[in-house]
Amino acid sequence: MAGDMIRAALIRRLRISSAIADEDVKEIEELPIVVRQFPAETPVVRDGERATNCCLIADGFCARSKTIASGKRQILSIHIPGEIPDLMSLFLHVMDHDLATLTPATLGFISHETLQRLHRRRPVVAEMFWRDTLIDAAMFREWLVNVGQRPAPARLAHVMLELRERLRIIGRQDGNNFEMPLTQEQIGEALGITAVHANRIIKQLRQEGIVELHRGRVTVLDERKFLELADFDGRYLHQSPTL
Amino acid sequence: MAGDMIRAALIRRLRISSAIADEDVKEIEELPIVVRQFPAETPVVRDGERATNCCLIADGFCARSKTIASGKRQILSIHIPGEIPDLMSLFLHVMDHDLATLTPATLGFISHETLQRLHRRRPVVAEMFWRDTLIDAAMFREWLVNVGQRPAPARLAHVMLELRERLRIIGRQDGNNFEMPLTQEQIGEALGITAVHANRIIKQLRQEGIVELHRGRVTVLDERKFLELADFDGRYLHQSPTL
DNA sequence: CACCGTCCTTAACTTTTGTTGGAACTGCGA
DNA sequence: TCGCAGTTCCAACAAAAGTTAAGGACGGTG
Repeated sequence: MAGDMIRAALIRRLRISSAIADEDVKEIEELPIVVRQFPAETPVVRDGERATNCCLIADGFCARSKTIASGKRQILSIHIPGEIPDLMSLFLHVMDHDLATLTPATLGFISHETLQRLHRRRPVVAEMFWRDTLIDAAMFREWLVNVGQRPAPARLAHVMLELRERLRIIGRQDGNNFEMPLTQEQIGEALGITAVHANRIIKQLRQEGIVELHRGRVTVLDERKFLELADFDGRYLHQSPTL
Repeated sequence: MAGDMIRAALIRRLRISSAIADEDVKEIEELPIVVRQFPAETPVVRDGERATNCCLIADGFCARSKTIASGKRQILSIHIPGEIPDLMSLFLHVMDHDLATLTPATLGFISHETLQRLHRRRPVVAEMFWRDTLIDAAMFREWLVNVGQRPAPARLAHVMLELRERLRIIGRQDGNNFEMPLTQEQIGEALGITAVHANRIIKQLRQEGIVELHRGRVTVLDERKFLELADFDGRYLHQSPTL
């Protein structure tokens, strides 16, 4: 059953960032989940909507974004399998941003009610989810630094490296390349630059032999230069339960 | 006693964003707090440090920031009395950014242990604090949008308007002016621009008769133009317990 | 009161980024 | 197979923002 794979992905991820007891794992395994398929580029929850479920990514990529009055859009985060991008809706019921698929995706929905009950029963699980939302916030902070302070080429490298690191953790990165299924328009929206400028930078990094980006896949050409450019310190991902 | 004023400020703020029972208020009132005075521009907790306390602002302004390898600094948030800027350290023990005072400040420290115990005793209080950290994250999202997508003058207006709104909520805003105790250097760091450019923009807004900024105090000259420029929608502050 | 340091202010110049418009490429369905 | 729509890519020009350097205002202090 699809639900099982989903749960497994979630548990694996939680195990990495938090210590988790077998009893709690069992509770999570028994969570009722409604599975739905979504096409690419499809809204899951919209800014202003009142959410009653949280959404667990079983397969595919999602992104959160916010659109301002002028029509410009900022991508806030990119999400991969095993993550719950809208966990915040558990207590912030009215969405303050959009959540949409980037690629075709399999999503599992867990009702707020179910989660609340689980939290009352198992405070430790609640703390684990709380910690998860705190890591989410830590990533926003890093993105704010990225967009606010780094030159555009470094911004791109940083976002790429973060994504690679997260894919590595869930065992989805092998060799010198990994998935990044964003159009250049979307890359621009993630970096706070225009699509034209995103294109310029991608071209530049390719010409300098640092990274190649082709059809939603990143290939690292020169690991050393790549690391140096990205100025990446993964501490903010808080991937150690002891810390 | 100073601790009482501090607790009162915290409770007032929590009451605004969450529904809170009298019993829980009592618990919070009995929290042991260590009060300390800090001069202006003084670090409270540093990036990389392991925190064992959370810090409640009784009086004064604080800011969180992150410094990258090149030496550039991004201000992540500005904090006012009644807030707990480092609540995240409860579960993310190793700090991934700095917290420092902007002005002379009175801070109250509550140990993680105490908070954990309170949470076990009163899960509802834990949820309230959780919600608080989620609002914190919502503000990072809005800042990311601000820095990534808005032109510099709008960025400044938006940060000003957010601050005014938050000061209003704690009853610290009257008339057409309010405190914003940042140097132009710091304003630049908050907006992702240089100090020189921050100065240009401040001058421009003054010449256009929109806002005046003088010695850490903002005076709104034309409310309509100010609102229009800032493109501010306070929903992300989630200041209604029913939502 | 004079000195000092910090912050504010400005100008001139450079670099980065945005804008506009158009051409080439690609996958997909009629 | 053709054409369509969405990308990618690029060039020329405009605007925004960074850099450097320097003078002026201001508060505190000897």
